[in-house]
Amino acid sequence: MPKMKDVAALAGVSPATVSRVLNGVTNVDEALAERVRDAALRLDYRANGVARSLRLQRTDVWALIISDIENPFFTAVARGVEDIAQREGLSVVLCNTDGNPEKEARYLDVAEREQVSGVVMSPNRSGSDISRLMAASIPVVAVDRHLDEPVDTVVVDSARGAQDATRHLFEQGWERPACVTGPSATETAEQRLEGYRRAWTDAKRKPLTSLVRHTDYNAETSRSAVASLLRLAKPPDSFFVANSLMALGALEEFRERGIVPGRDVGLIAFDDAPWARFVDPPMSVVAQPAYDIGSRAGQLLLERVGARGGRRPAQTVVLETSLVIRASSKRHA
Amino acid sequence: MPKMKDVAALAGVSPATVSRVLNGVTNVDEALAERVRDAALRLDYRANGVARSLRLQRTDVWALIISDIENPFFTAVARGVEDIAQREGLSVVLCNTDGNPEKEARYLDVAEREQVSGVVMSPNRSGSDISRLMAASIPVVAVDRHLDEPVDTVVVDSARGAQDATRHLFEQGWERPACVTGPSATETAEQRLEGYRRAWTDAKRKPLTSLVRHTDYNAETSRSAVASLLRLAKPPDSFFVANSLMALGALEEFRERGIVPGRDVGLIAFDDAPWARFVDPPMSVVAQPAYDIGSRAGQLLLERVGARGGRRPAQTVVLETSLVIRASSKRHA
DNA sequence: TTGTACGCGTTATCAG
DNA sequence: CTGATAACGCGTACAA
Repeated sequence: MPKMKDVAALAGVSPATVSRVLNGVTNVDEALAERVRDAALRLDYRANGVARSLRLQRTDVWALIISDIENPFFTAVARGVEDIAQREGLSVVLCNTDGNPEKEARYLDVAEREQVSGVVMSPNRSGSDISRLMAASIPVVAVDRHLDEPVDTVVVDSARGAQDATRHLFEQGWERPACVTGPSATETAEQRLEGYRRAWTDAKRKPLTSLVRHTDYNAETSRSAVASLLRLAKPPDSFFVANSLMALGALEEFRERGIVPGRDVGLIAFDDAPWARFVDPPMSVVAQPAYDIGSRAGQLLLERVGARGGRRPAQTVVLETSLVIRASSKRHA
Repeated sequence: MPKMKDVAALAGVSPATVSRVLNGVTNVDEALAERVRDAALRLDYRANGVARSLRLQRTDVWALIISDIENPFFTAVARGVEDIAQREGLSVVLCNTDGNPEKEARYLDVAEREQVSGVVMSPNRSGSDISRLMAASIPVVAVDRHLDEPVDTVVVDSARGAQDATRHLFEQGWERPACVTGPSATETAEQRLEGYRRAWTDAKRKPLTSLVRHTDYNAETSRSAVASLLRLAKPPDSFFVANSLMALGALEEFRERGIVPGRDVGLIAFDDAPWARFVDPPMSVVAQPAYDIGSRAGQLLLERVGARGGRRPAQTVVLETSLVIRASSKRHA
């Protein structure tokens, strides 16, 4: 691999001049510059990013640490972050924690050691420790959930979305909507439950705790919860489910019992997964602006990297969800 | 941020000794070693990965360049690669090209500049150029499709999978299976078409070109293709679709026309997407061992990084698909 | 066994 | 405007 020295030799100039030409910072005599560019081209020279980073004490890389690469919500967030980064000529590397706190810690460690210039992360349930990142003054933006530390954060108004969804079920004429939400420890799960409860109150009814289940954010546990709800003496007639993977579990249980959403029961779930409109009947959802969450996070991170935004107090951006009514929540006569 | 010098000062030793202790390479007096570890702990010292990489001329990072982060097939591949890497203490960074050759070129560039120690990639349709990586002697493993250069490759026997799927349709009693496959330029699309054709020949019938469509690997274009097939004077009675996203398009078109898979038409698709068994009726698929593809690729890469495997000729690993019969392909009386 | 000194490849400072 | 030189933080050959 050719280095700057080689280019300099071929062009008959000093390495310093090569650096100046290639980075286009200072004015260099056009004749020399041309010679340098030509030499670089002929040698097919590429700057060594590692050496550059060491010298500059910074990297053109962001780390994006997400908890589940198989959740379409997070992949959409990733796209949003990526697009902002690309626009600035930055690379973003994706780290998948699988919701595993150890993996998360590992990647946080890597982010520090590799001196990334910024981190966007969706925190795990347990209190993620970003103190080292902060000590290294590497800016962090949280998405989906809050961190304990005061950092920029982008979330959606989950409670509001849940409330809208549940109200919609009531408006359709369903009378006993159940709520299958995430683990009690998670912020989003609690907010979605809270919104569900508010809708009951709005409907002048007292929320029934027997119709609420906490499960993991996956299909299997959700399915069990739905089954247990259906076994109730007075079962629910409709379901608000807190996530698209959980919705898959519900659908499976329904099918097995010959229950048809939009006819026998009502169903609405968080997240507009790609397949939501393709299942039969099409599933009503509370859509999160996942891409926007990512791009807003990217913008906030951008403001922090320069020396300028450093002193601005941390801010939280709250985006709105939107109700997408399809057939699964309708009540047919 | 504390550096090695600081740790050395606190422990009352030289930086060299700190390096030796922390990397556990040479024998160091246990008393000193203890002092060093203690000092490192108290300062919460982390080695600067950038400086380390510059000195060592290598990185503990792999780049995984995939063409579509929203395709469950590739996320599963990613998990496979990750697990192998983790086991070796390596980090893997994910780069999403969106099937965009420019993005791919960018990331290939980044991989070189940042001196990653290995690359796993799913090549784009157009000939991806990894010559620079090879010049820099950074090993590359291709997955899903071949590269022009002779590098280790992990693929599945697509033709065989397609043949199995189509034969299954015939065995169910369907007589005019259509084939909706990917862009003509792509290796996988051609192979799946080839397998489909072989099944016709096996059935002692001449494949009908009128029942074949090439579309992009997404839902929209696939839907149009299915629609056009259904408008035929003699339309197909069943469908073999080359990818899960395309299957979504087919499902949408069917629903709009009131056509029920597994009753009115037969349907089987490549890739066992997470939602495939949850749609109604559950969808029959040709499952690719995506996770295994990733982990095999990781293993091959591992063999290349040491000086040892360098001279072994490139090898191609071909994994088998498996037929998962659910309801969508059945023919009810 | 431990310390000193150099070099990895680049960019910024400072003379010229 | 250009060139020599130092420094980024670490690992290792060499000397002690």
